[in-house]
Amino acid sequence: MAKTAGLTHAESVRLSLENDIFTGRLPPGASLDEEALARRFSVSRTPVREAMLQLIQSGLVEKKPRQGAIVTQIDLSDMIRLFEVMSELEGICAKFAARRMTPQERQALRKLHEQSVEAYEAGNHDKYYTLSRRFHLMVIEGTHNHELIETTNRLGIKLVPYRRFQLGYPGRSENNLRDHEAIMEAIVAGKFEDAAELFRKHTNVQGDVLAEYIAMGDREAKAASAG
Amino acid sequence: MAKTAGLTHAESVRLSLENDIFTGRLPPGASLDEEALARRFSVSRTPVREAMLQLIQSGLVEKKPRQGAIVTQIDLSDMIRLFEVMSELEGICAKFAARRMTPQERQALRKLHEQSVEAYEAGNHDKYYTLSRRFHLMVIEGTHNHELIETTNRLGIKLVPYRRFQLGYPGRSENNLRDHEAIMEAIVAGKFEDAAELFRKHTNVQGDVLAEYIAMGDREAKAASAG
DNA sequence: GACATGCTACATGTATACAAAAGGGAGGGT
DNA sequence: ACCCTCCCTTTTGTATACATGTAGCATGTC
Repeated sequence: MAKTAGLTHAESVRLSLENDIFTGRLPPGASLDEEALARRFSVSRTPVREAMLQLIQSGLVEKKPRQGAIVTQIDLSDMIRLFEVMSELEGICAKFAARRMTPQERQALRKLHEQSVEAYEAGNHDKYYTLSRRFHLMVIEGTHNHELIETTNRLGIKLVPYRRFQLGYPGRSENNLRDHEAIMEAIVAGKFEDAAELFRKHTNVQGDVLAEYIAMGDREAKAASAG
Repeated sequence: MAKTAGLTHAESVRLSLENDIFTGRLPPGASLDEEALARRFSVSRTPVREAMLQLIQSGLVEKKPRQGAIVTQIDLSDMIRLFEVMSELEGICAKFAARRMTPQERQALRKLHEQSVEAYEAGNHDKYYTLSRRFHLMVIEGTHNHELIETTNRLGIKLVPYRRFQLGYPGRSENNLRDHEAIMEAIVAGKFEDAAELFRKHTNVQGDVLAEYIAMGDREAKAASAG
């Protein structure tokens, strides 16, 4: 909640809201009232409005015609489509990363992977999760293509509010780790075609896991509204 | 220039500016002053500001720290990177389109292509260009994946201000037409792998043409600043 | 003459007040 | 009893006035 390190009010409001959405403090579907937010942050509607506009453009928030805005809800078919694109994009990223990463970057990727193995073996799930995410980011940035990085991340942030539900799926971590290992080796070795295909499939599976979760939620929602 | 068909001022300002940028009336590098724009559209700074924010997020406009904003300039390396991503994305689009287009959509794609052949043979370059662009859009939308469509188009609009320079390159249209023909046949036949590869290469070549143009401009700019 | 310091002017960001459109409810009419 | 209309309320968008910080310039001092 603490902010203002040379940021404008609009920026700090946006960052704060983004954070609330990412952490689930503002869950999908939560409504956002301009005035309420203005009060909460002790600013006027102007910077709140500006922040909301940006959140809307980023896709994290949707504007409902006459009832304020709400945190974007992703249903099953949206989720499937999102991962359809995401897996292709990350595949492409892996391809370029395998071609372009500097030797230092390749080494760093290996190191990062080794750290996640350690975290996994130590049973430190939170740390493992964090490192695993960072692995993806490192590959994305390894493309050395700003447009690709931005495009991929823009999609990625839409998924953040949902990612935490990936945790705790039994057996996921093992498979995840194996995937990363293979991807890392392919990238380090410069086998760009392998890297692309491995990463694409890897992200696809991740998507399936999340889709399963969402499908579960959808069923529950349907049951609730039917009851 | 006149609008307001139920649009807010912010929206019509944004649309107007977008249009000016697309058509080259506001060329890359042109500076945009909030107050001047407010006067031009007879509105206050507030909606102009809102419009600018959106243009900045879309990447069409860049904010220069203390000298207003300018229409984004794309240099050679940016252009290369943009097309690197664009060709991959359009390749993916072709893949999904080849799998998912309805029979009606496939037929429409063939028809569209035939129309561009006609326009080409009639020597109607403007029409040919328009139809050729529409061909791309039809493939993109044929994916039936909103996220992919949006992602691809978001990149695409950054290129719009530059596309008109593709015109008038001798021999481009023939090759272009041949490419489209092959892509169309692959998509209609559902040969998704072929479609993907053909479209990817096609867009890559388009990028090379544009990159050549930009490189030319860069050289001139360098010569001018050196002289 | 050069550097530092303060002033000016502008760009940027913010607050507040105002206007307009849209929905819902209440009251009246059929 | 039901519907229609009008008004009121709430939300959204806009204008305007104000605050703030920075850059460039000028002025003064060393």
